[in-house]
Amino acid sequence: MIYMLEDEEGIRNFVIYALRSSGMEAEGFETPSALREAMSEELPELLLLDRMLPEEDGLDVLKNLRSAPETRKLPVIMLTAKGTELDKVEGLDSGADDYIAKPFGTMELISRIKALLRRASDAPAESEKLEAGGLCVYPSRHEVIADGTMVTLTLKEYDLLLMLLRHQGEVFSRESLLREIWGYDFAGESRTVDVHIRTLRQKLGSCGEVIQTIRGVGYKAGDGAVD
Amino acid sequence: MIYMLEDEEGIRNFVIYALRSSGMEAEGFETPSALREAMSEELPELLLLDRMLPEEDGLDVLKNLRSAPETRKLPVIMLTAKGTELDKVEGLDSGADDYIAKPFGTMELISRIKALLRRASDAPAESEKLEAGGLCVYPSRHEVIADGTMVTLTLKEYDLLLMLLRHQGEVFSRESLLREIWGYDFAGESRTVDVHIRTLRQKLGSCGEVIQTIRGVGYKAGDGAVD
DNA sequence: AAAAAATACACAAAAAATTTATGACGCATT
DNA sequence: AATGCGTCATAAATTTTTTGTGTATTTTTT
Repeated sequence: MIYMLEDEEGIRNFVIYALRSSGMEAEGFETPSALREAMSEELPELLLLDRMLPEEDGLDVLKNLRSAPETRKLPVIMLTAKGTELDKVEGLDSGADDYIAKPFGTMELISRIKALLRRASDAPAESEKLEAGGLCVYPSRHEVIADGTMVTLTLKEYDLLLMLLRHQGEVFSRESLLREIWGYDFAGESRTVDVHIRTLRQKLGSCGEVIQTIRGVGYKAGDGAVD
Repeated sequence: MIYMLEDEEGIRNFVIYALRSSGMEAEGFETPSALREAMSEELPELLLLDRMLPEEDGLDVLKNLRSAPETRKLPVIMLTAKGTELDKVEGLDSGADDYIAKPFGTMELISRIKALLRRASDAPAESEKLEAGGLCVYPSRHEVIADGTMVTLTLKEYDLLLMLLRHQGEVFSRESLLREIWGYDFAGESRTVDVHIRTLRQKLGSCGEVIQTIRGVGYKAGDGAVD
């Protein structure tokens, strides 16, 4: 179970929905007191904590948690507004286990949550490797091999490919890709996705075919025919 | 197995995680009594000991250890707050085998632990030698040869190079480099890394190309081809 | 069923935004 | 005084987004 303390309803709903879609149990709270009440009932495995809250600073909430024995070890990810402390690497002194800058995409959120849960449970880091068609992606190296040759992708191209490959066969609408990768408050056109898909296919050469267009719906990646 | 006695939760988690990531078994303890209890079960190969503890001084803990026959020779690294010159002397005098000033980076921590374990087990110093491109780094000599000529690097430059070369092909974000090399509570800008990368590349001359910039992600070192 | 209209997508190139490299400065240490 | 280090402002490089157009595909109309 994952708890989230965030005063903005939009973001809260977005995150809770994203987490549940990823198969996690999640519950959101608007105020520190609501969170505290819930925590007295059931402790979450991980807490997402907004740094800026109207009444009480997120750091204070965190401090309180750290001073109570039952929540001392609770994994906490702090959500901070971009620009504020983003450039600064906050010390671990403040007690958060990780930080995410707003606005974040689902992809980043999920991967950080998983990373922290993994860390907390003392499991070894998985060195992922994704394959499809003649494609091979090494996340830790940020490298993509297409038909034996290495191709250089920009960040968005890379993220798109990763997203599609991690869910092979699944179709993603442009909107959901925007939310996953660009973040919840991206204001641009959905055609932006098209453009990146195009450059991505181009760079992948013949392997670009693993990315299929589902007309009227979106895109998906897959080795072979499914339907 | 490595034990650590440290009252601050954040630092303890950070260290334990770092050690386990490096393939060592590690366990952290918050209080001297918790440590003692564990030590009565199993003796560690090495102990990381915080100098400043709320209840009992780290030095006293150490003295006790040294006075007991089964822990007399236990390798101990003392963790001391930065700046206090006295700690250095006292720490070594009182029987610590090494000391590390807080805040330390993962790199320094690991290398000192390994050094001490090596010393304690009386094994010969491993003469590591890292190569990539026309580059050659001899950690034991703290020497770097680029294209046949020796170059003099400053500490940060050297650490950066070592870090990257020890994990060739792997991408490091600026944040993780700061944590590894600068220490866990470095509060500066992540751009600082850029600057050192620049001077490093400069000094390496044509070999500087082994350090690649992964736009939007970080840096990595590598010859090129993967496998 | 064929033609026309409407969509949806691909492609290209310019414009905007972001990220990184560079040069210079100040501070601290030696 | 010299060196190492961190920060800043600015320049350079590259990515990202927008925009315009053409083409394929689907839907609607006849």
